[in-house]
Amino acid sequence: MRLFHARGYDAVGVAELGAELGIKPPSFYAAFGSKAGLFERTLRRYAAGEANVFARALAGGGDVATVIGRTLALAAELYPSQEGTAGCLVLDGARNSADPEAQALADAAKREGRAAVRDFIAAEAPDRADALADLVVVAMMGMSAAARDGADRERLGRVAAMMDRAFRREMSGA
Amino acid sequence: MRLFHARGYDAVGVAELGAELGIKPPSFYAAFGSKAGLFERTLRRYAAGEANVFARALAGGGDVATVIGRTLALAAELYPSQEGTAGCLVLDGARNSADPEAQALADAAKREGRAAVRDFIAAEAPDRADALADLVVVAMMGMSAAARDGADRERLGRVAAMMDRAFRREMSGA
DNA sequence: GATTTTTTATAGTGACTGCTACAAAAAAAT
DNA sequence: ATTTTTTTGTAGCAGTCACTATAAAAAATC
Repeated sequence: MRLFHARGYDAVGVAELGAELGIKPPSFYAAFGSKAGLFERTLRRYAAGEANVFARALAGGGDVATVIGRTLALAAELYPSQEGTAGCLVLDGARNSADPEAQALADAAKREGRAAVRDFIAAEAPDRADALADLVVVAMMGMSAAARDGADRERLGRVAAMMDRAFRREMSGA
Repeated sequence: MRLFHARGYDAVGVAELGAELGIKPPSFYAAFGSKAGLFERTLRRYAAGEANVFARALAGGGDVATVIGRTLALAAELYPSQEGTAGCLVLDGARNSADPEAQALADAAKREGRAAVRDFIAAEAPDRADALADLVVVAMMGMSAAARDGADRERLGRVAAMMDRAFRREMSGA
């Protein structure tokens, strides 16, 4: 997970993954079936853990604006580089990958995440849920990309706060 | 340019680039020196043309908020997929690349673009130029990523309008 | 028209890619 | 303790990567 997250799907080889896991290629394929098979498991583990900032924000309770604001703040905390990994594995792990399978897996995970946000927003703003979800997703993708380009916690936190205010404004009025 | 833009730096081979240009490898290397050499020229040409949405918005005149709003609107028009290319070549062309040279070239182009936006904003809001530039850059990166994931002009346009309102709000007050 | 210079195509460099055949070693079952 | 099954390491599969040595063709010069 650390390797995929740090360098992206294509840039990490099976030999290196095996070396990190302490196994040789045949054991790797016996365990995971393929490189994409490990990536699928990696994405699942990633989305089931603390990296799922929306799920964590949701657990804190509150109305839609509160949860979304918390989601953005958590992303700003999580995304900056830590031990080489930066940004969101789901959003950027298979970006520019030449492997259609890896792209499809990441795409499915992204759709799942966006659907969760959209459905949650729909409870309070059913007719604007799609547009508001797009705002959140674009903000998260932008923050993930910025983190991968070196943005630190301070800068991302400021952006997250501005995005939070933007969301509240769009949510409440206009 | 089209190939790099559509699939990213690493996913395009020199052989394919040569085939598209109608030349064979030796001529390719005589002309560009290396794959990264062509990428550098590609980035320059890209940033010098209509893809530089900030330069185009700037040419239209107006105050900071007007120009930034126009920049975002132009990005929403340009980024959706056209003949396989989507998003911004500078922002996403070398994302997850394993080639340090390609990364450095794209990084330099990104820094240049951000500096132009930052300096322009600084004329009206010198003490908040960095934070506001981050907001714009994150919005652009997010829109580019969303476009690469299939977002169309309508969805990106809505996001651009919301980002524009967010920028005006942050610019003018509080 | 002969010679020199430039450009190009053929072919292949070593190093990598994801993945696997085979056989040796370890574990489990009889 | 012997046999069977599972797991593992060695080695290498065909393919692709960016890149280049060599030699033939084309262009330019004299």
